[in-house]
Amino acid sequence: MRATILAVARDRFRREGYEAVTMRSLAADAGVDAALISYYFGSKRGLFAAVLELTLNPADVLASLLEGELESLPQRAIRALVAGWDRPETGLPLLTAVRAAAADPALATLLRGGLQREMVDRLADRLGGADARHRAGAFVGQLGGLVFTRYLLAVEPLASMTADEIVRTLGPALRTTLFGPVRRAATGNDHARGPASA
Amino acid sequence: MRATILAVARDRFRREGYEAVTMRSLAADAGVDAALISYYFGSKRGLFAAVLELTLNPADVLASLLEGELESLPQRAIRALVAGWDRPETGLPLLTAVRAAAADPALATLLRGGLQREMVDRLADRLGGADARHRAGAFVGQLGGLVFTRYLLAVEPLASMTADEIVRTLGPALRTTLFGPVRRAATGNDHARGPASA
DNA sequence: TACGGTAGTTCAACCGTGATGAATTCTTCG
DNA sequence: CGAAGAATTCATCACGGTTGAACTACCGTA
Repeated sequence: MRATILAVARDRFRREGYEAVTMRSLAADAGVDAALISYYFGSKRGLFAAVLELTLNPADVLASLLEGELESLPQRAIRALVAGWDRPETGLPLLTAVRAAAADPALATLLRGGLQREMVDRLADRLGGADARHRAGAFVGQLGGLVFTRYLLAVEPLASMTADEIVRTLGPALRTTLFGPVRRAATGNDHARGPASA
Repeated sequence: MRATILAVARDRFRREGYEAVTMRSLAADAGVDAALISYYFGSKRGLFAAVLELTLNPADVLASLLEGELESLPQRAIRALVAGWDRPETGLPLLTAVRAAAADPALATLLRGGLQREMVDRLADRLGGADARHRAGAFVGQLGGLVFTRYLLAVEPLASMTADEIVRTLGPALRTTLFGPVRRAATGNDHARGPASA
């Protein structure tokens, strides 16, 4: 039954968010008494955390991003992020996760740890140099800003810009964060315009 | 009594957050029956919204930022933001506001509207040019990222960087967002290093 | 085969939450 | 004074997560 509860919970959490899903209704959905959830997961939050650990494993996406050439990381990162968050199947769970983390310090700690370990530290290693960690932090912070304003708050115009437009407006800034304001040796696509468009 | 309730609520919300403050305890604090809160504000959320409107008026800060010269806006914006959010008296209420907005769509709408009207639109006007609105959106998004990662999640290293360090690492990126990757005509402090430091 | 223990599962109840509607007091003004 | 209406309280509701006791099912062992 444990697995059933977990599966049902995953589905409903991602669809309806944390607060909207009640333990009783969840139990009913899984054909089980509500107390059983507490028995297995300790609390509603425990259940949610279990669902998170099950769902939240985009570490491999990150890895593949860092394997590519550093010069194009900004565009690739933006594209991957937007792709992941725009698709409801993957975006909704991420969104509810972040929402919950914003409200619950314990979950925030979980998310924070993940971000530091899987993103900041790795990127800093890859970057190297004196203030690598600072630059990596700023990079992650800027991507976090995208999540925050575009997906969590849906502030215009960011909320309805296309991936290309975001790459065009935010890409250069990310590049500056990684490599500094000075243009590197010309690489040929210095302007990093997205694929053909007006 | 309305004013008393509002005052007590403001204090406790900023200190303990939205969920932790219960209507009964709040009523007791204000020397009033809990039902009176509903009578005046309709609901707990209504009360919170009232508190928000009372508290959240940093529109003037924004205005003064936009009045200064555009070239130095990035540094000044970062400094103002960090100053406001680092001081507990002003930072805590902002934080609980954002937290609540992350959880509650209605409050998110409120915040979103404010950000668009008071920040994006104004900045876009000041910037001018073809994609002014896009650049303004990205600018606000990057500042939002600072709020999100440094204050909401407290991701390192951003969480413990000094204002100077943030200006150094994030400033150039913001400048790129506003003016593009090409350096403008030399202004004398091209590197925008913060005040004397290592 | 009977026994005992342990994991799985349900049941009933607890307590705290926000909300509501009727009942009461307090003001105010004709 | 005496209504009218606002302000305030009281009692109560429905619903949330959680808990402890009870019941069941299984599995190894004497």
